[in-house]
Amino acid sequence: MSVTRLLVLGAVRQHGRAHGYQVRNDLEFWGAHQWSTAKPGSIYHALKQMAKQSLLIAHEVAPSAAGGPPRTEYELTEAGEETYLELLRGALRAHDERIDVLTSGVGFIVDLPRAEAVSLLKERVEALDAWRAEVLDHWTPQSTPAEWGHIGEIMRLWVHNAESSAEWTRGLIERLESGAYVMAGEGERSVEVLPEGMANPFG
Amino acid sequence: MSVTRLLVLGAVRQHGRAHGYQVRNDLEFWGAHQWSTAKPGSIYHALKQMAKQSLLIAHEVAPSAAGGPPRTEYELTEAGEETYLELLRGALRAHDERIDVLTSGVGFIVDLPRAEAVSLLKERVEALDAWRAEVLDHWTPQSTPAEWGHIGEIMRLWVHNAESSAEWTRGLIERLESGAYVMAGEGERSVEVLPEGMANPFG
DNA sequence: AGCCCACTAGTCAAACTTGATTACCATAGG
DNA sequence: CCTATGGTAATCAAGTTTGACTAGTGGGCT
Repeated sequence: MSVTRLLVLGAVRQHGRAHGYQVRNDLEFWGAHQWSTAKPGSIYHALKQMAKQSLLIAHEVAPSAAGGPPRTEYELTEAGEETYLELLRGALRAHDERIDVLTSGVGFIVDLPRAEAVSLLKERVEALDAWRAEVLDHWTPQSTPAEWGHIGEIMRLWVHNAESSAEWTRGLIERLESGAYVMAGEGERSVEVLPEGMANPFG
Repeated sequence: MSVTRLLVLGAVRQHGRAHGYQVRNDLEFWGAHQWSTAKPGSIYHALKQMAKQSLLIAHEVAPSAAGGPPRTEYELTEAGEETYLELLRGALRAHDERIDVLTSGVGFIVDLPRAEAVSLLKERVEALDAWRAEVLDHWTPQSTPAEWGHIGEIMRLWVHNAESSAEWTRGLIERLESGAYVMAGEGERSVEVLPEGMANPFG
C-alpha cells in the first residue's frame, strides 16, 4: 500500500489531467507533505513510475505557460482508475494501515458509492474488533499484564488505539448512513480540498 | 526520526555487543518486522551506516560459530549512546510521530530514569492537548463541520486520535508514578522482549 | 535599464526500504 | 556415504524518499 500513489492518482483524477506541479500544490494544500511522505521528489517519481506502468499516460506539453521548465501532463488510464479504486478501498477497509493511509482514504471517500463506502468501513470495524479480541486473548488469560513488565504497555497502546479507531469509524458510518455528503453517482461534487491555514497534525 | 535506528541501537545496546542476525532476531521476536520498517535489509543497512558515522564500532569477527558467512559485531560508541537516548526521548515526547515510533519508545522506556520518562510523557500530553485545541479552534468557530463537507471527517479523525492518545499517555504516567516497572538506575532489569506468539497488530 | 525576488516546474544524488537471493554449515534420513 | 532440509548470516537490485539544487519567467523597485 503506497500512500503516495493513492494521493497522486486521486489528485490527478480530480483534475482529469494534471502536471506534476499541480499535484504537488494540491497535496501541499491538503497538508499532505506534512502527514505523509508525498513530497515533491516522491510525487514526480510516482508520476513517472506510474506512467511507465501504464497507470497514467504522459502528454508531453509545450513549454510552461507561466515560467519554469516545460511540463508534462498526466491522465489516468483504465488500469490507473482500477488501481486508484483498489488503493482507496484498501485504505478504508484495512485495520492495519498507518494513519496517513486512512487519512488519504477519507479524503477521497466521496469517490466511492455510498453503499460501498459504508460496507468497507464496516469491514474495518470488524477487523479492529477481531484484532483487539485476539490481542487481549493472547495476553490476559494466562497472566496479568503486570507479569509482562513494561512490554504490556505496548499491548495497552495497541488495544487502546484499536478501540478508538473503531469508535471513530462507527461514527463515520452513522453519518454516512444518515445521508451525509455527496457520494459517487449522487449528483454534484462536494468540497474537495482542505481549507487554507488548517492546523496541521504534524506541524 | 528513524524507527529503524532507534530499534537497532536499542537492540545492540541490550546485548552490549551484537551482530546483525542477533538484532534481526530480537526485532522479529518483538514483531517489529510487522509494525515497522525494520526488516533485514534495513537493519544491516542501518548497522553499516551508523558504523560509518561512528555511532557504532564494528568488530570484524572470525567466521560464524554456527554456519553462515562471517559476521560483524557492533557496539555503541559514546555518540551512539547519546543518539539512542535522544531518539528515545523524541519518540516518547513528540505528539506528531507515527505509532511505530511511539511503540519503539515504549519498548525501551525503561532505559530512562523514571522522572525523565514521566516528564517526557507529560510533554506529550500537553502537545496533544494543545494541538487538539488548535485544530478545533481553526475549524469550529467560523463554521460548522458540516460546511467543510467530507473533509471535516479528517479533522474528526485527527482530533479523536489526539484525545485517545492523550488518554493512553495519562494512564501510563499514572502507572509510572505509582512505581510500576524497573527503570534505569533502579536495580535489576525487567523483562525485555515480547512474549513469543504475541498477536501482531499488523498481522 | 538593471537587479533582485518570488513563483513555476522539475531534476538529482544520497539515503533508505523491500523482497529475493546467496552462501555456508550441521544434521537427520535413507 | 550422500543428499535434503533447515537454520545462520548476510548481500543485492530495484524501488522509494529526502532535501537540496537548477533554471526560466515576470514583476517591482531604484
